[in-house]
Amino acid sequence: MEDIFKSLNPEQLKAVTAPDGPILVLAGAGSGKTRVLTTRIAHLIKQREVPPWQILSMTFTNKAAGEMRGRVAKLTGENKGLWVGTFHSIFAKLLRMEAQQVGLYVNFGIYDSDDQVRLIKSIMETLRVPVTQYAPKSIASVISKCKNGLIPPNQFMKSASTPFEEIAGKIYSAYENQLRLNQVFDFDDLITVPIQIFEKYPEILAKYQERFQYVHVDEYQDTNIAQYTLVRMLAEVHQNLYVVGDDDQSIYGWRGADIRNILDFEKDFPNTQIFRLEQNYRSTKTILKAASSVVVHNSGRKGKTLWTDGADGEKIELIETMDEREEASRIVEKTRDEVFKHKRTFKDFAILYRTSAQSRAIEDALRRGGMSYVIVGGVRFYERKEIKDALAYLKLIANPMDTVSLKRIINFPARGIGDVSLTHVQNYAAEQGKSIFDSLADVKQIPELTERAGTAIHTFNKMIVKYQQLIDEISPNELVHTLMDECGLLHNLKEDSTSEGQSRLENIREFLSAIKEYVEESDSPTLAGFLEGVALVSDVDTWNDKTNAITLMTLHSAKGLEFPVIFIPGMEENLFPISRALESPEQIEEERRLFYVGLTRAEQKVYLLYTNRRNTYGSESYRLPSRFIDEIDSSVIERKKSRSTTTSSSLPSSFTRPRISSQKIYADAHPDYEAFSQESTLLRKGLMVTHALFGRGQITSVEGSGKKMKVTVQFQNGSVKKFIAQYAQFDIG
DNA sequence: CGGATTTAACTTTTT
DNA sequence: GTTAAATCCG
Repeated sequence: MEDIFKSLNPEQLKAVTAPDGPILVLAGAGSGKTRVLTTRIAHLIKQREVPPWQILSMTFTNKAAGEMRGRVAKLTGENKGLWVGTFHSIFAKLLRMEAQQVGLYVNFGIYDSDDQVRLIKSIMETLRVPVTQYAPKSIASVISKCKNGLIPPNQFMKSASTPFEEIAGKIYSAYENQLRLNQVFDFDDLITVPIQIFEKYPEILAKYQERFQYVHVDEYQDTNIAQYTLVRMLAEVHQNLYVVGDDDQSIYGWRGADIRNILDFEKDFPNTQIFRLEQNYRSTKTILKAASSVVVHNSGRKGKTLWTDGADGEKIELIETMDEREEASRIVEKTRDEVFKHKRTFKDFAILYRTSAQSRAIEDALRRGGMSYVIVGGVRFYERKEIKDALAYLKLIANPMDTVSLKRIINFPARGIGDVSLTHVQNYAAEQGKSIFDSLADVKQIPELTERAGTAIHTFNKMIVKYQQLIDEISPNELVHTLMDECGLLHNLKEDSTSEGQSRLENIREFLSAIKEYVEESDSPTLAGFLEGVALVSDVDTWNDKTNAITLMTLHSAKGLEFPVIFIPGMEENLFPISRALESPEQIEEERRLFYVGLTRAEQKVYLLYTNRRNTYGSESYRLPSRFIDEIDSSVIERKKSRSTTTSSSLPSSFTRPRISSQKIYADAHPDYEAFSQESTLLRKGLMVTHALFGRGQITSVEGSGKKMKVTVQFQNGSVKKFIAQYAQFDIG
């Protein structure tokens, strides 16, 4: 166990040891925010002798929660009963504990955004609203905004002023009914339903108010009205609410986060003690100056000035390029420079972009350069089609009322139950007031069904019922393995010999091992437990900083992380700030805060890149540099002219020039071998080369020539690798 | 009904 | 340039 106050600065110490009551810690980027929060909790347990089970601490990501749990445990040792988790997981747990008492279904399922949209679509069908008229997605976002703002369907319908809002209100109302009938909650429900329960059953609220005498919230600037309400309810009696946040890092307004929660904290909680953490331990003076010169353009800030004892550091480098391919290869080139000049390794770098679509060009360049990278985000594992299919089987077995899952898989893989047959069953279900699943058992009562469809439905029903009975008999692991086999999903993918099919099969296998892992690690593994875990994980949660690879992710997922070197490509108007944010000054300010978050991820060096021309799905567009670039204090930014700046090594400049390497790739599409074949002759047996990933080595053999030329290299670390000369990138020497 | 082929829609960010 | 939905054909 460590001395819990070890190396805290005076402000941090004051914040940690503050007396009871509402406390707001305004903590700038890199100022030791998580440290203060974890030390505070340890202080309560060790020095104020608060029992751990009276302490609740909420974060927004599982990763942050895990980190906090680990750090507190390190400081306190045993701390049984301490509740640390994401808002969603904590209240999902609470709902499971209280569901029965308030007449809700205990084994409720959780709908993610994809399930949500499917449900909305099917509601639109029954309401005869064409999906071409209003996008189900935009309806979903309206509904989510309502829920986050605690506006129930009837209230929303009353205030509806446009045809769109009227329809959305009707759908919202039907959507809520359907969720209850399906015995599921969506993400927003995990926050709003506990509020409803607390309002309706004061004795339940009182129980938790008594239990959680100390409530903590991390990243408080990201809370929405619903989360705020819930936190306020819990902390109302004891007033021991400890929140940590940074208004300059509020980047989730689009998800309902209300920046007023942090700006008005003092008003909402009288006698609030405020602490400001302004000493930054992460970045250079230069980076902090750049970040603060950007964010001062925002109005309505709490106002804070970050400072550091650290070095001035290098200037921010601004790089202009021709197109996104050059942009990507400049990143590769700069990475290589950094590796050589500053002895960095791949895990020191992160490339942060505004939209996931930007990753493609960069990935291509990194692969070409032989640099290992990991992507965080994009299509999340549990959102892949094949995984969602597999999950739908499990969800249906765990909860037969889940019609969205039922519809998803009743005919996948194809088993002869088409739209027509399903509609007959649905009509029957509606007439009888039964659920769709229960109606499956009544095929004989539905005369419209053909014999073939009837048999198929019967078989399907029997299979699901069988597994429902097996739930408590065999382990989830065993159940899923047999099920995947029997339902035909595995078979279906094994037949598919395309590379896409193979990768889907791989994903299913990974999914199976995830279940196995869950069963092995959990004390009391259940199917419902597994499904809940799956619904509430994000990608950043699984990112690990031990792998030696360059990290690629969106600026949003980067919050809370830090890297020695940061690249931010796509510094262009309409991309960053993104075009849709141009509508209102508030949204521009949020984009600016996002830029601030990006800059402050860096410890030592920031590269900003923009391009004059960019391909966005198909067509080309010409671009202007982002307004944010001009907002950076000119004393800390260095504009590098395109090209001519390459000074990476003493070898013929053509060899590392990215332009050449993109031409090489072009060579595939538009044969023009001259350029590279000349270069490739530079590679010969006995030559010493350096590869960004494998280090120094000697070429031991050269086979073929031109496009097909291959070289074998014996590296000093002992490994021997063979490269296609065209794609490999070496420095000579 | 199922599978194959064509078409359209898409890109903001996520628990 | 990808993926889901719509359409067509056997």
